[in-house]
Order: sequence, then structure tokens, then C-alpha cells
Amino acid sequence: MRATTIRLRRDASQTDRAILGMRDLVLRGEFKAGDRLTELALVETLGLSRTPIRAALQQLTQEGLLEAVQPTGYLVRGFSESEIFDAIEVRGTIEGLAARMAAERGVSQPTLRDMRDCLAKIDEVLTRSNLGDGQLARFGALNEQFHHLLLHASGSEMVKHAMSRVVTLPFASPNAFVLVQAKIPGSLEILKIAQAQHHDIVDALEERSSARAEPLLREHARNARKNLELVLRNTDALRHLVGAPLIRRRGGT
Amino acid sequence: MRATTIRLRRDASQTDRAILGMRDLVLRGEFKAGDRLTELALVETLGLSRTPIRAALQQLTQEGLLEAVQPTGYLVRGFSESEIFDAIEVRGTIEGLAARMAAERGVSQPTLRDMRDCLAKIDEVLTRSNLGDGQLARFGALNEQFHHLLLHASGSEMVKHAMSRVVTLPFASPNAFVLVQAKIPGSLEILKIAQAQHHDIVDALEERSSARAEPLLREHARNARKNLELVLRNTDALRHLVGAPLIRRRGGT
DNA sequence: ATCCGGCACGTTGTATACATTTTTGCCATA
DNA sequence: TATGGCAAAAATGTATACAACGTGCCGGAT
Repeated sequence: MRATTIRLRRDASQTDRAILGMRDLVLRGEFKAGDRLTELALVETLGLSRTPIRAALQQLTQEGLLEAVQPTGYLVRGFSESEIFDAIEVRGTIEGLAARMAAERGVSQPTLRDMRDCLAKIDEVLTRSNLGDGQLARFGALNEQFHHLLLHASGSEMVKHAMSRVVTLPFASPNAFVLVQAKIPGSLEILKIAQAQHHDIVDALEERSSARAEPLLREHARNARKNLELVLRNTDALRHLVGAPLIRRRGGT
Repeated sequence: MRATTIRLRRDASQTDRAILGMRDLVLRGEFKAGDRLTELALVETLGLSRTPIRAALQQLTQEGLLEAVQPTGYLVRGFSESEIFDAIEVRGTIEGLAARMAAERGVSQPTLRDMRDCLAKIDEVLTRSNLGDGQLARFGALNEQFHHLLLHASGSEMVKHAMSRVVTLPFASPNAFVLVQAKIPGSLEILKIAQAQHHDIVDALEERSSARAEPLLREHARNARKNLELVLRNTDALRHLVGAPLIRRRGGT
């Protein structure tokens, strides 16, 4: 390799760096949706050899960020608003399945306790009258934890696996729109509603009501659809949304 | 390369051959669940170089057939009965989502006609009093076509994409247990019930009843669960099930 | 006998040379 | 001007050499 090689690495392999670097480039919009990615260009940009680049291209394609085209090559994917809506709907459906299974099969007391604890911490965050970035980040971490606990409660590796695949798409994760809420007026109300749903969900699991739990999760996911709409109509918030450059707007970028 | 190189290829790349070859080896049970796969061993077995082997390992891992382990390496995955059940449940859930979307958004007349035509052909196959392998293969092809038409009717690329990921797992596809039905007594009845559900599904789509269409597809997928149980209790059928060596039985292979 | 260091080997990670395929752009021809 | 085809350039596909990393074995010291 050249003398330009960065030797700062702690433990990351070249392949990991290629994946992280390329994901970053794509999500930040360094490449536009529809752009063709060539290995050699990425070799130059990232300072890595073709082998890890190829592995990363394959990885990001399976994540859904890139698209393999025939006969050969990769494109940066773009996402229409309706595709993002559908991705969120798929996520809500899988989470609904997780909730149904959890309710049907029963959730262990320790797991229920973990969920209640998690919600208590979120309640505490939401008592503050206005949220700074730090509080929002804490909400995001706890929110993610709650959704992980739900998957754990489902007791199904297959459901976890299905969820992990759905969530690799930008905008599809339960946390996708949390961090930009600071830029949206009324965000506290939105988060309080989400948290009320969280409580209802645990109630449903506790009473083993799959018929309540499943639609609750579907509806819970639809918050993200509303948030997407808000963000799309708010230029300042859009600037802070990770992956925003990949969104294809009707009649424009 | 060695003189042993097979030059029969039409258009398959080495990478394609590695993927097909490895998938075949795994599904046929040449490697047992839990076996570690080393690149060099596969190089010897398949007569390819490490580069396409590595790509194939990555691909089969994302398909769910292999499992990447730390610090480094790949294992052949095994599937418990309950994992297969859950995989089928996930598939039914995604198909249910597809059906709901199709009903809500409305299915075009040409697509409805295609579905009706497809079902008419299946009806014809099922009028024969007993099914040979050829008839069963035809049923399988038409069944697959029907399920593809449903995805098409959903009008959602995201749902198609989610389904394509679910279906890569062995046993999860709508056709997984069709081809072994020849070995199971009463298979004609099973297929007739499935076909009755097909008709109900199209009826529901036609009247745009998402509330009917979604649960119909979930229940339809559960046929596969029943078939799995039948096959697991029938040694002869099990021998003809693709991927059977990967099934972990309680207290045995 | 046990613990520990270090060497040898097997495996994966990475870079790169070479082969093959695909794209591109030019030029001749209609 | 449109078109066909050919050659050059660029890209990907493939093989392989070498590096880095573990892991286990063996021998020596306590």
C-alpha cells in the first residue's frame, strides 16, 4: 500500500472500514441516488484495496443501500416517499408479529420487569418540559432498548433475524426519526404519545392479549410515517436526517 | 487453473458456480449442521479459487444457510422444528401484508385476470384423481406463479424485497413442501384445500376486503406447517425433502 | 507435574497481477 | 445523418502471493 495508509486503526479490519466508509459516503450524499459506483473510484476515495471494497459492495447491497445491476455493477439506491412508507409498514408488521408471539407464548417476569424499567426511564426523560439533544439521544437509546426487548420477548430467532434485515434500510428503524425531532415543533407531544403506546404494549403482553399487542405495534410504527411527513415538510429538519439525500422527492431531487 | 477445470460452462461465472455448488453441498447434507467450513476445503471440493468461494460464503450467510462466527469462520446452520415453524409464520405474515396492501390499494383487472387464469390451470391439474411427479411439478410451478402474482398485486417493491429475503431460507418458500407430497398419503386433499384458499384469496382481493385477505394468507401459509409435521413423521418423504439434513430433531440428528 | 513461552502450522485478511468482459468512441460506409 | 463494427479503454472477474492472526503443541524451567 501507499504511504497514505492510515495506521490509526484500533481493531477494525479493512473490510469493516470499507463498509463504514461507504455507508457514510452514501448516507451523506457524497454519491447521488442512481450514481454508478466503480471499485476503482472507491479504492481511490477510501484508500483501500479492491478486495475489501468488493466485500463492502456486496454487504451494502444486501442491506438495500445499493442495487446490483446487470450485467455488472452497482448503483446507489434512491427511495421514494411511498417506498419509505412501505418499509415502515413492513417493520411494523414484523414487530406486530413479535408482539403477537410474545403475547401468545408468554413473556417471562424478568423480561417484563426489564421492559417496565426501560419505560420508567423514558417517563423520567419526558418529564422535562423541553428536550435538548442530550435528552433526545437518551430517549433514542432507551427506545431502541425497548424495541430490542420486544424482539427478545418474542422468543423467536427467526423473527429477530427478519427484523434485523428490515432495519438495515435507512428510515426503517424504530429510531430513524427520533434524532431529528429537536428540529420539529411539538416533538415532545409526539414522543409522549409514543411512550403511551409503549405502556399499552407492555400491558397487552402482560395480559397475554395478542389481539391487542399486534395492532398496537403496527400503529406504533405508523408514528414514524407521520414523522417522515413532518420532516419532509421541514427543510431544517431534513438537513439533519441521516440518509436524506437518498430520498427521491416528487418533481425534484 | 488445473486441467480438471470444467469447461462446460455456458455463461455461469465462477462465483455463481461457487454459490450453486456450495448451496447444493449444504442442502444435500454433504456438510452437517454445525460443521465449520474452511475456504481451502471448499477450494479443493469445488475446484475454484478462494475469491469466488469467499463471495459465496458471504452470500449463503445472508441467505441464512450459513452462520458467521467469531473471531472468524463460517458454520453450517441447523434448523430446529420450531425455527422452521417460525420462518413459515414470518412468510405468512409478509404474504398477509402483501394481501392487505393489494386489497386496500386495489388490484388491476389484468392482474386479477392473471390470478384467475392461474387458478383455473391449478383446478385442471387437481381434477386428475391421482398425481404423478409431473402433475406435482406443474402444481408447484403454478403455485409459485400465484404467489408471485400476489406480490405483484401488492404494488410494493419493499414487500417484494422483504419476501425475497424471507424465502431464501430453506423450508420457508410457498413451494417448500409441494414436491414431497407425492410421498405423503392424502396429498391430493391437502392440495385441494390449498387451492380452495387460493380462490378465497382472489375473492377477497376482488371485493377489496383487506380484513379477509390478510388472515387468509396467514392461514394459507400454515398449511406448510402441517405439511412439515407430516413430512417429519414420514421417513420416506423426509428423504426427498431438499435440505432435510439441516433439520435438528429433538434428541437425534 | 505444571506452568509458561515461543515456534510451527493452519486459516483468514489483504493486495495485486492477470484474464475477461463491457463500455465507449471513432471511423468508415450507406 | 444514421449505423455498424472495430479497437482502445475501463471495469469487473479470477487467481494467487504474501501478511496477519490464532491456536495448539512442545520443550524447558520451576
